[in-house]
Amino acid sequence: MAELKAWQRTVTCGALRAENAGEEVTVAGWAETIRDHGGVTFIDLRDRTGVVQIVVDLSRNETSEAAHAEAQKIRAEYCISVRGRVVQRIAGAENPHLPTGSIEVEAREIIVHNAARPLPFQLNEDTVTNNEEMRIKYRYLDLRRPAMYRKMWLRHEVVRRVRSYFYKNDFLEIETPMLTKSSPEGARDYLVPYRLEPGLFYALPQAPQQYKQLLMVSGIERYFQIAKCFRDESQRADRQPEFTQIDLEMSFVTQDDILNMVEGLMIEVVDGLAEETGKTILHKPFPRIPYDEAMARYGSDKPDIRFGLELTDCGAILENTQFAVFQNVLKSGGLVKAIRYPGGASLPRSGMDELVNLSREFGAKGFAYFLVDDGGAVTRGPVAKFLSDEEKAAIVTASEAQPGDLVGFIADTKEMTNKVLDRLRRLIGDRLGLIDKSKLAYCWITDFPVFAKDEETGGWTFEHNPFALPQEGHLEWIDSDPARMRAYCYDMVCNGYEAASGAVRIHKPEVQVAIFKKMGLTDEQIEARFGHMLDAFAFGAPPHAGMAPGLDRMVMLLTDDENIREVIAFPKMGGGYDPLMDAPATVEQKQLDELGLRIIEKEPEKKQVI
RNA sequence: GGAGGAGUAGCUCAGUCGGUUAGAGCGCCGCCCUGUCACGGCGGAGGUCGCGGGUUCGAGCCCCGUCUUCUCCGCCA
Repeated sequence: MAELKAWQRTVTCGALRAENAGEEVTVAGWAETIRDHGGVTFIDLRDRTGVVQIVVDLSRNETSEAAHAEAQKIRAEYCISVRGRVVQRIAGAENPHLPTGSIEVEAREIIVHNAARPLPFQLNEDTVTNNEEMRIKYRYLDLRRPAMYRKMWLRHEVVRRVRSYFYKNDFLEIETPMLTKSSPEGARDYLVPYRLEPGLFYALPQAPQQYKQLLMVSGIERYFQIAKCFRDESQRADRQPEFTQIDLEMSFVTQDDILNMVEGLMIEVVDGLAEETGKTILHKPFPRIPYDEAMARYGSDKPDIRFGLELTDCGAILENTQFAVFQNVLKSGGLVKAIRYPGGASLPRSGMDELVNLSREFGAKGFAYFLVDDGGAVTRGPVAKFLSDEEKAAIVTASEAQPGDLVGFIADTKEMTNKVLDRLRRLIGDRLGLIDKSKLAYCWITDFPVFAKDEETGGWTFEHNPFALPQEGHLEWIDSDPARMRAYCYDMVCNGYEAASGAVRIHKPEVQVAIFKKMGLTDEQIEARFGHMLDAFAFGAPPHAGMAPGLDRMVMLLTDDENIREVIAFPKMGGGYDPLMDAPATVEQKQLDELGLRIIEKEPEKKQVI
């Protein structure tokens, strides 16, 4: 340990400047590059604060023979310490690209703490072009890149500011269990077998939802937690099997109180880091858009409002249209909606065909369109001849289409029309460069429906979550018109991502039971799954509401990444595989025996005989 | 579960119409080099073209199957 102490660094690499010239220092870090000129050797030494140039020069400096010999051995990513003097670089040898570029450290002594094998990939290469499995398998190396360190630092800084905000606002930070109970709704659970009674299982929490509501019953009043959540569902670029939520809940508050509290949080954190991230918030206060309006204007409940290109519902205009395709869709309760493609009239034929093909790929039956001529009239495009002049003029006006624009139509079921136009809208916005990447366009989507039709069973399921409080008076419609019911339920959306989700909760047992029953649960099922919640509500549960912004996506937006794995220290790959730890993995037979588990081998897939 | 892209040297990639010994850059190894900072120069090693089968005189390239991976759809209270 004496040696370790003797070689302890006195200063960080990135901190050295011209005014440090003459100082005796010890620096420590990793050799980033080595440039050996025979007589003189330069080593770029990197620690987390930056890079400083080490000069090993036997003839001119105080470099010891031993140090010179040691320097010959050093290769990329060796971990070393260097003792020496900070000196001004000789004239003309300064490096203006380096903050420490005006000085260098003349090495008197060097110690190699640890050699490094040749690396599986080079750290100075662009991270995104590297094989991701390799990056994750050797994540400890990948994280040595300054760009990755910066992401970890930024994430830390977000968390620090989140905590500071909630402490300031009198929230209590409380942890909730990781070993809990499976709830059959929602996502697939990760299960943990219970040793003492084989056949019983814990589940890892999909969210601390029930616990935080119980904390409100406990009178905590203001709770938050940086909470790990687990969902065994298919992966996406913005999803991981385990992820982190900024979970909060408050008692005796209204929906507005929660929205304002979270909006304040986002503004404080994002604005506070604006200098670091280059990201600014586009709209303050965040626009509040009711769900129905969001679906009408954008075809999505998570619209990217960094750009316009809002959709136009042509139902009223085409009420008496002679065009059979549109007529039939409207008669059968579907939607005909239009989107303008600015300048789209000058697309090559192949570009227009592509829109048709994409629409089909997205699930629509087709993509009809017409082109707006220079004079504003509509004479070209496949549907131009099927629509009357009045209809075309009204659509041009309603969609605010300009001469030279293409106006496209999707006519399908309500769901399909919106889904396809949402994707086309984002595609066109991206292609035309309408998106300002430096902006974070937050908005609130409010007034979600309570129920959604379950396509599989034909029954009713919850649109958002089963604990959301129906709005005042809406419970009356639970039998007559459940689709009409709206909840005090809200999402925070940013740049087309769902950034947070929450609701005013039901705190009366009888209301909760009514909702569960509408979802088709029997008394027995309700008791078994949610008996503890209903019990708790029966002991003076306060009105309460909450929300849960996703931390990973938030950081991802701040670092300008399109992949959540970039901002997670040790992420998993698709399928939940972790190549670093090689998890999941088999366990000892003894462990299985203890748990009373027997593995049933997967049946081999039926091979096709040629 | 489905669709599409990718898989060639340690890494990033090229490889034409199916044709001789599969290439480049970086990295690695050796030698040289006193002011570089993507140092430079000379030389060298390094390949189960993901895997299995097929077509063919001949397959990195064509066909079938399969695995891995990325993106998307389904899924994600």
